[in-house]
Amino acid sequence: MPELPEVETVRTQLAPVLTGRRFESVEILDERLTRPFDPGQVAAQLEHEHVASVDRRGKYVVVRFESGLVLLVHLRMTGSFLVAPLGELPDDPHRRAVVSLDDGSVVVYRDVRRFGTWRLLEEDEVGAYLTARLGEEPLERGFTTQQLAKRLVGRRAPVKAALLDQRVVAGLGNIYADEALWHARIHPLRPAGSLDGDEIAGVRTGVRRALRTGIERQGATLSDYRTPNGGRGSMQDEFNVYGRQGEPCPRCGTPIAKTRVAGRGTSYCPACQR
DNA sequence: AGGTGGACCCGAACGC
DNA sequence: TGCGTTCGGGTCCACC
Repeated sequence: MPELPEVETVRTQLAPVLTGRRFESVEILDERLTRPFDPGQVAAQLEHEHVASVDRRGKYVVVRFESGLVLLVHLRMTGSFLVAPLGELPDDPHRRAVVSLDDGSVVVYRDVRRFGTWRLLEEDEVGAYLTARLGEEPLERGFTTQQLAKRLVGRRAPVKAALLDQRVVAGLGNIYADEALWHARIHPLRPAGSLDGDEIAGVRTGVRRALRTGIERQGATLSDYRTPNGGRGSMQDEFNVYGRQGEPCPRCGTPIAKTRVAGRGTSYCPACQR
């Protein structure tokens, strides 16, 4: 499941391939990808566009074109980009879009579960679209303890649920939320509004630490996920709690517990995280 | 208004 | 073996 570190890895690998290039032809093979907009129309709008930059905001890949058009790609659960090798593309039932560039290279988008989305916006719509959905970027200066405290105050939902709310902090998913709370030694079921200043500072630090480690490792590779360059991340080898139920906590040796928070599988150390 | 749970998908894992 | 069932996960939306 691509979260911020996985999306950042995609951005890093895609940027040098796309930046400065022109989209020569675009095929969209799944009408869900651009819903409710017509895939043929979106593909036609993308053709001949010059890529100005490839950015990231939260879990969105943001492709900006010279014309001012902006393509927001959300990979959801199983979306992935692949810089295709030269020659014929192999059969792939999960291929959802193909972009051919003016230098002859080809970028393929695939998505097994078809949750991912491509949303094409005008320049002046992007800010509002993203701020309606996303809070602070956790690795930037604006993500302060004070700012996070403001977002959590009065909330009775479990702190884990709050961290998964993209308007509280942008880019965390199930894996990094669990890892961040483990770093902070906070129980995932603690009501978000019950955390004191020190605890919120700890959550902030834990979030940043988990995400930075994830980016360094080029994200986690679960099942057959691949980065655009065909590589795999190694963050899965660094998990402290996620997917490790029954195994010893790396900090205290207590077996990692698993429960359900806000409908999601949640791993934590029952001894360190009170 | 904030919180919760279902829908959307489909492959993998599981149960019989 | 083969089949049916359950699970999971990000976001949106309906409902409480």
